[in-house]
Amino acid sequence: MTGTCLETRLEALNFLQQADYALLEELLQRRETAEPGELVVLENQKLARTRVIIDGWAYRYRSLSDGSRQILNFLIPGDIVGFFAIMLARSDCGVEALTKMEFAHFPAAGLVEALGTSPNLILTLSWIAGQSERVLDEQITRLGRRSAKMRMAHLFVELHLRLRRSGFENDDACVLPLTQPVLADALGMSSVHANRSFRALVKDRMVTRDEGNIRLLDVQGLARACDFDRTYLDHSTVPTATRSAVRDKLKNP
Amino acid sequence: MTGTCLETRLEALNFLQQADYALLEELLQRRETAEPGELVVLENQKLARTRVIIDGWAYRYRSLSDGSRQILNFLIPGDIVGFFAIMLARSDCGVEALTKMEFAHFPAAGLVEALGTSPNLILTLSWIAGQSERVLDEQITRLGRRSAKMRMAHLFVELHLRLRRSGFENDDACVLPLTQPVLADALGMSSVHANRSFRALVKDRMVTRDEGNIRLLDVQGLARACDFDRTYLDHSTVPTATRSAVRDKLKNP
DNA sequence: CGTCAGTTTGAAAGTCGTCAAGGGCCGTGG
DNA sequence: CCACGGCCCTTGACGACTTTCAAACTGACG
Repeated sequence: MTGTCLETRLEALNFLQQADYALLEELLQRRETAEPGELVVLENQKLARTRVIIDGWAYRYRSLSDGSRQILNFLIPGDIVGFFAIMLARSDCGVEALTKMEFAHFPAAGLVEALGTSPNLILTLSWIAGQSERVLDEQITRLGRRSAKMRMAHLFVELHLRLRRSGFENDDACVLPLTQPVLADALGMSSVHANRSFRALVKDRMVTRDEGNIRLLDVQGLARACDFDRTYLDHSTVPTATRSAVRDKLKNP
Repeated sequence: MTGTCLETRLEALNFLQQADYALLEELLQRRETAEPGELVVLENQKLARTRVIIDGWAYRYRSLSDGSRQILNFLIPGDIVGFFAIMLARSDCGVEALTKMEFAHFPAAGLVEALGTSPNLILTLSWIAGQSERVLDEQITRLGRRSAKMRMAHLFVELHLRLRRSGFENDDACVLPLTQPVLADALGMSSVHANRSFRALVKDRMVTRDEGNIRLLDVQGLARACDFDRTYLDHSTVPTATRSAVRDKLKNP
């Protein structure tokens, strides 16, 4: 029962064997926690390791020289941070905890080891990494081609669906621990304008504030309002070509 | 002498052995070409394979339901497209050739095979994949936190440095086969505004038009104008932890 | 009870998109 | 050879969207 959310995602793929899960569990043994606002990874930090979010929210961000910053993406339970970090000498973006959180971490050696032991596991983790690249693609599209209000609605729907993908039930997947300044930094707008956009969504009865969180009241409506196309989040099967290549490989190692 | 640009990048890492390069060469044997404007990968295409750009430019893009589109990033010689594609059932972004181009491609089986044969190679290719994720991060930052003129200057500098990283000499790295509508779709602005921003840079004697291409006249000046921080493009060493993990692994397989 | 971070709103200013129109270049077809 | 269409480049005017500045309100916390 380690990293339940990550397992939830992996099980949806229906690709791993029992042994792979055992290996994964071993990789995820070393745990750490962080408090809200804590910097989990510093910008320009030397140390390179991979982390898996067990519980809580964080975000990756990059600071600019003028003092502003851009939030690149949000990290929720089941997400992997810095899967490639083992090959990069230093991180050039920071990770900050948004809530109290728990995460697992393992050093480069663990991954290199796993590379030989379980190609399956590596393939699957890179599947997860591929999913998060899609999320980056969509963040680019949001910032480049949508109005402020639609950007916000779109982000809300994405987070809701990602939470459900990680195993959160409908209602839990409607509570987002985000403040308006954080939304502003993620959506590329001023915090004043984030407020105006948010107010507009409140007026439409799509969302509401709830004890310092944002609660989604009408996900369907939000999705309609921003013309949400969820295909970029739906990747729950492995192409048969890959599946058979792996099967052949396992037979004749 | 296959995929020279990719090799140029890999050699900078100083990590691969002779055998790895041989395996890479084998992977890159199957070649294909494309004409300007040709769709190399269709959106929602089923087929999943990995491609390596040998020569020419392309871009990844996503279409929106309102008919507009967002260019996610540009692909230049030495770049890898869809490294994770083998684990995703379908592509949800398209790839269009910008110039005449040549690329290598290999199916899932090739990668799965290589996974067992040369962990080194896989690590290194994922290093490349990590580099392109940084480029996505920076695209997000450009779109979210920079003005139109600075976005354009910043993209120009990035492309220049990436070209040099792929082995292009100073002068060749200053010619970009981009039209203003393409720039507009990449930088999240209207093509009218792309023109105005471009004109402003021309007036500053930073760039000029040259036979349908854009020529950079003063890369230093562009970098200064947009406060370019190149650390996100500089990752030419492997952390010692990873290096020693791999060495140990090779000793005791 | 004061501080601090987040929220909210108005007004003024700036950036950027849309609409409209004209110019140049090039390949196709008459 | 020339006319035509298509694509890109260019510019002005107007309006929409967004930022900035300023000010006030709220709730959590020490």
